Amino acid sequence: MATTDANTPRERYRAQVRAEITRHAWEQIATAGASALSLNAIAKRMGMSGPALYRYFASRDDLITELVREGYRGLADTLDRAAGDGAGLSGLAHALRDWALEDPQRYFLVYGTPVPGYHAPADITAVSAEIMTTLLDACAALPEDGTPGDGPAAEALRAHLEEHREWTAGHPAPPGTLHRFLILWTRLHGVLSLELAGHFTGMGIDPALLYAAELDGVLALRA
Amino acid sequence: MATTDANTPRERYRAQVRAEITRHAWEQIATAGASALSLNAIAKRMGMSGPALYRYFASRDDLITELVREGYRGLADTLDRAAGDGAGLSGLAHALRDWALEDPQRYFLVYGTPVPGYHAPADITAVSAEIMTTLLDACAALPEDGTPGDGPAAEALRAHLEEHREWTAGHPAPPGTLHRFLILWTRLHGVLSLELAGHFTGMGIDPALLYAAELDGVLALRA
DNA sequence: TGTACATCAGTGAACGCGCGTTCACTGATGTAC
DNA sequence: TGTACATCAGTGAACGCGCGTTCACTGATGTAC
Repeated sequence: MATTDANTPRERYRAQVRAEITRHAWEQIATAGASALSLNAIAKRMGMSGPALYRYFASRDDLITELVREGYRGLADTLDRAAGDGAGLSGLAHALRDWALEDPQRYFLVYGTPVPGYHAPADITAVSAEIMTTLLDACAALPEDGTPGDGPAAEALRAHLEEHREWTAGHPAPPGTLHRFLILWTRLHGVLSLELAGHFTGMGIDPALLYAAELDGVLALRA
Repeated sequence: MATTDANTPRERYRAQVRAEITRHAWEQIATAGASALSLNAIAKRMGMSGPALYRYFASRDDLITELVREGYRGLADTLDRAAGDGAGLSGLAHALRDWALEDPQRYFLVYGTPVPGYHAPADITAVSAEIMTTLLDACAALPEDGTPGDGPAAEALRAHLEEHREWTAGHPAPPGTLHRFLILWTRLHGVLSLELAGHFTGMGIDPALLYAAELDGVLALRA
């Protein structure tokens, strides 16, 4: 009936093989980084010939795009699940950290060094927005709090956010909430990405404590 | 006299060509990312044959390591210069941002996605520590402030820092200063890296304002 | 100042490699009557 | 239930490519007497 009927045995088989390909791709990325990803190497590990993979992905770039999609989708699901558990912002933050530590290269595929000139397709951008929205909603659920931070810079930012409230379609948020969301996101990413890149190991500091302290700081902002 | 006398014409010539090679390498990285760096492509652009570059770099990895070294060294010098200008932490932070925006891929070569299994040679680690020290000293120059942040997480972090004060050899710092340095570093990196990766463009927010607000927040901590 | 020798930058040919990708094909799986 | 046909997964050979890297060499630059 539909052009892609997922219930015919052939389609189920296709989906299985596709999943196995991406599984091997993730393994390869985890051990050698995304730039080392090779279709032939994956095929060899699966006991297939190289060209066979072209039944499942049109090109190497296609496979990488699918991995990026899986990355975003996986994080979005993880956060949605945490939000559903009712653990609040704190639960979301720890789910984020756990997800990142589970596979650092996967995190970097989503939030790491960009490839100049690469533009993610629209459906991936949409999932990215979904992630932001989940975090933003959790911020909105906190007791309303006026403004995080004083001074001219915070003022200017608040004025700016007042004008750009509309970017989350259907989720109008007061500038204070937007601000809180932004500093939550950037601060957690700051600690997390430096931790995953190993920049703390040299100085023997436990990033988990710093992460927790930053999270507490955002939660306690004039609450 | 010395094994490498930089004053003989031949040595000066060598240094020039080496510099020209790295210049072209940076161009290539800026436009296509570090993983696309190719010795042959660089040679072609310089109007030389490929093997000629082996007079100057033992291998491709050697060249990349040199670029990483230049990255760290350049940032260290930039921050030292800013510190010398007496502009304080605020000046350092803006020098950091300007340096990053000047060449995003260069910033990512230093603080971006790590290559699994790669370990920087000791001299690069030393320059990294130099950068941290410059920032730390600027934090120490601020009025002493007790502790940034309350709550159990901040307490735990402070206790942890109390034990790990020694990591900056010769620069003993009270836990409050260390804490301030850490949040300065991670928060600025958080905003900066997401900005450079283009994660703000989709939502039309000006990262410069957020960066300035975060900087102000760190400066104003119980000061 | 001039000649003899050593150093070394750069060339061009060649190596092996693994890559992405195409193509014509075989054989198994599913569909229609 | 059985036969005829269509679909499609996977193979193996082949393509061209650009890569890093080696090697024996030429010719220019510098050094020693």
